[in-house]
Amino acid sequence: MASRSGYRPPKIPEMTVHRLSVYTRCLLQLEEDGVKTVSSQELAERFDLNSAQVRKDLAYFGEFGVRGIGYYVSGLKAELQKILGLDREWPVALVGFGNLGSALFHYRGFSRQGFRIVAVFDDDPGKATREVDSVPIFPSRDLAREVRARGIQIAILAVPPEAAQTVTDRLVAAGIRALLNFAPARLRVPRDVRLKNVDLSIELETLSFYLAKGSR
Amino acid sequence: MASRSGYRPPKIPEMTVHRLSVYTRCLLQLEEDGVKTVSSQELAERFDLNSAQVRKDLAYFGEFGVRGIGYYVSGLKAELQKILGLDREWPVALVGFGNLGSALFHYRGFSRQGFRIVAVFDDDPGKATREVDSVPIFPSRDLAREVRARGIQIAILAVPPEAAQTVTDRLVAAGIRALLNFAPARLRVPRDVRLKNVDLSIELETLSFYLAKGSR
DNA sequence: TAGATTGTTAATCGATTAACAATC
DNA sequence: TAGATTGTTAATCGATTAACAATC
Repeated sequence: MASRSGYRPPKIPEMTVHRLSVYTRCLLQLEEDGVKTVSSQELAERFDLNSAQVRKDLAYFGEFGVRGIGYYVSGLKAELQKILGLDREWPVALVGFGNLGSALFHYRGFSRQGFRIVAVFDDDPGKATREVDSVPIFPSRDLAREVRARGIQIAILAVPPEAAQTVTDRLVAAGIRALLNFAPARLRVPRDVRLKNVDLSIELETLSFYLAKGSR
Repeated sequence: MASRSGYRPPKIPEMTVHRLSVYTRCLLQLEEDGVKTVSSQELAERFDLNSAQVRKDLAYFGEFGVRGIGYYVSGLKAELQKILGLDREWPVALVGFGNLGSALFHYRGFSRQGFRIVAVFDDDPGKATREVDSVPIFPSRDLAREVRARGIQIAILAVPPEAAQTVTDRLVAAGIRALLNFAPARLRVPRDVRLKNVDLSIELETLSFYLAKGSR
C-alpha cells in the first residue's frame, strides 16, 4: 500500500462534490435536450441554489465558463465527469443478492453513470454457481480471487447486518477502496477505504418529526 | 423563559433533526445493553461529534440532563422519540412492489421505529388482489380509498421513474402529508407536503470522485 | 461598443466549538 | 464538600451570498 503521508490537496467541501454530481446529471439532460450553453443562473434555478454557489463550486477545479455566454453544456459535462471519475467505467462488486441486492442490481441509475456490476456474491447455495443477466454469482469465499482478477475497487454491500462487518473485512483485505453500504450496521474500515452509508429509514424518521410537530 | 405572547419557536436546523434520530438509535442500543446514564461526551464520541453539539441539539427542545450525572438513557430516549414522533405507530403506504418495493417491505429498519406498512399498491395484475405477510396489495386505483380508510399520512414511493409523478399526484390528492421517494425522478408536491428523496446512486458518484482523485 | 455573465473578493449568515457559571 | 457535567453564552469556523471588475 502506498504511504499517504505529506501532500494533501485543498479540501473540497463534501457538499460541493455532491452538487457537482447533481450538476452533471442536469447537464446530461440539457445535452439530450439539445441545449448548447447554460449560465450559472439557469443551473442554479433548477436546484434552488444561488448562482454564485454554482460558480464557486466550479471554481475549485478550474475556469470552465465564458464571460457573457455561460458554460458550454457538453464541455462542462465532460469536465465534471472527469473530475468525478465518471469518464470511465468502474467495475463494481455487489455483495448480497437478496431483495435489496436484487433491486440494486436492476437499478438503472448505477450503470447510467458507468458503474458496472461485474460480479455478485451471495452464499445462498441456490444462487451461487448461477448468474444474472450474464453476470456471474459467486459464493463469498471467492471474493478475494474475483475482486483481484477483475480489478474491482468499489463494492456495494447489501447483506444482512450480522454479516456486514465480516464481509467488509474480507473486501478490505481483497483491496477494495470504496464501499457503498446499505446494511443497517456501523462498519469499521481502515482510514484509506472510503465508506458511505445509505440509511434507508433515517429520512423517514426525520419526516415524522415534521408531521408530529404539526400536531403538537 | 420567553413570555407567552412574544414566543416564537426557534427554527430547528435539519442537521439537528437528523442527529436527534441518530442519538435515538444509540440510546435504544444503550438501553438494551443495560446502560443507565450517558454523558454528552460519551454520546458525542460515538459519532465523532463535539459534546457541546449534543447538548445544543438537545437544548432546542428542553432540559433533559442532570448536572454532574449526564442523561438518563431511557428518559432521554423517551423524550427524543416523542420529539421525533416515534412514540406512536405510523401507518405507511408502500407504492410499487417490484424488486425495490419488495426489499423495502422486508427492511426491518422501518418497523423497528414504528413505521408499519399497512397497504401495498402495485398495478401488476399478478400482484394485486394478493397480499404479503398479511398486508393487502391493491391496484393503484384504490389508492385514495385505502389511504383515507386507513388514515395513512406517509407513503414510500418505489415505482419506475415514469410513473412517479402520476402516483405522487394521486397520493397528494388522497391526503398524504409526507413522501419518501426512491424513484430517480424530481417530484413536484404542494408546499405543505414533505418530500424526501433517497438517491441510491449519488453517493456512488461522490465515492468515485475520491478514487479518481487518488489516481489523478 | 453594449449587454451579459464569469471568476473572485468581501460581507453575511449559520453552524460548530470553547469556555464557564450553575448545580447535581 | 469535591468532582462531574449540564445548559448557555461568546468565539470561531466554514459555507453561502452579494457585489463587481474583468472580459467575452
